[in-house]
Amino acid sequence: MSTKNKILDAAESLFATQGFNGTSLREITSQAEVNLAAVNYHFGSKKELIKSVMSRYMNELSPRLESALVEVCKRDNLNLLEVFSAFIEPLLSLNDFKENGTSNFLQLLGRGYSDSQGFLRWFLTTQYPGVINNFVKAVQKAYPELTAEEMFWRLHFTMGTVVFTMSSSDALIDIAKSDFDKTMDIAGVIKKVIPYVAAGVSAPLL
Amino acid sequence: MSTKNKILDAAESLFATQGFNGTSLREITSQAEVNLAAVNYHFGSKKELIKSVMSRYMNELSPRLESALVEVCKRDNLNLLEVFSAFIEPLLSLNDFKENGTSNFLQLLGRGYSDSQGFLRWFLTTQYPGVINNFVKAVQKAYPELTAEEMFWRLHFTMGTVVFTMSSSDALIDIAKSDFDKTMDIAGVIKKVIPYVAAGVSAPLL
DNA sequence: GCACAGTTTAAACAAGCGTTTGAAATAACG
DNA sequence: CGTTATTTCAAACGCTTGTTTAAACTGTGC
Repeated sequence: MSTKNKILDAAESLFATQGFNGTSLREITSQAEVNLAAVNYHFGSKKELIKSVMSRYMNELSPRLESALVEVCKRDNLNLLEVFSAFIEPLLSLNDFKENGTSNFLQLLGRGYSDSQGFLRWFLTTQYPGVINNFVKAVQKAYPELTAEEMFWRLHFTMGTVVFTMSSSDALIDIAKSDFDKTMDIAGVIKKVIPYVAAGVSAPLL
Repeated sequence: MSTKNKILDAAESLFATQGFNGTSLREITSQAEVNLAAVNYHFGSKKELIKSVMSRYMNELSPRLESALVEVCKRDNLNLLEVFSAFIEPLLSLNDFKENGTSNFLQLLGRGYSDSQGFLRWFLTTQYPGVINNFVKAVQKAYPELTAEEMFWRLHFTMGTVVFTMSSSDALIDIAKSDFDKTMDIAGVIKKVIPYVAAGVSAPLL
């Protein structure tokens, strides 16, 4: 395993559980068992390391997500639950790509939107606009009465729901176990949140 | 204006816009025009300062919120849109309590859930359980078929929606202005998010 | 075997952080 | 006024952070 990949793996799991600002380069290089200076040698800076960790997942996920959305868009009588359900399989496929891939990626996404004053938000929306465009197209077909402005708001609410849920999913899974004796994993959380956001976006216009 | 209040005011606005970890005591005392050591003299530590900033709002808000929820609970044929709408007036009343009070408080709440590994979450849920209990009671009356477990998940999704939306509300308001030429304020955002979360929690059980 | 590029290493750097100190300034009170 | 008690202040402390340095090591091609 190359030094570069050792760093990426260690950074990924630490970033997911502690956030970007909450994880120091010394923690990362120590867990990766490489020298501290290796991060700046191979990636240039911490910011570039964060981008690299995210890109590794986005390059894997975004084509699958795009084709799943294109596919669902072909259906007749499309509803929003079907649109949002299109995310499930591509997301869960990240578990084949890497252990805990789905969970790690979604948590990273959550961190990216709360930590570091939103530079990751800019990075993702400018680097991977295809996913967003296809998603908007599908929502439009499933709910044509929704104005562009209302869709803007509701998609951001949805982003918030998912991102917040995933960045605190460990705590939520623990509570579900202790309070309701239900053993949950990240796939279970996704299946719980999909009907919620679908209903939210489907809400009648006032 | 006392030194203590100068610090609280400066800390409040800086925490709201930059987060807790993203704001240093030197920034706070510089904006408050007091000495750096004043924070530790008056509050003991940064952590205690954070608690004080939040308590100032919670002590103002929680009784209003509780009585609004008790009031709405008395209605017949209660639906979830009514339950969530009960939050609007108490939240907006924070603008009388302090300039930008509503916006600041909701953003602080958002920060509290993402920053600082959730110690604020613990603080709020243990210090102000009355609000949560009354809220759960109202939701239960409006949607009796909802199991305790499903309610747990959906209320956390709702928390995520609100918290994320509010911590990024400045950016969202800017986008709404530039993309749709709609001038928004925090009250407008609240009125957009209420139907969304009401529909989400109202989603049919699978 | 030598030279050269690529990589790893220990050490230091400069800057920022929250907190503590002890003396100076101010306020309160008999 | 004089004597406490409270509050302010500049300075420093100890620690952590991301980044840089320059020397040592590794491997590949000539």
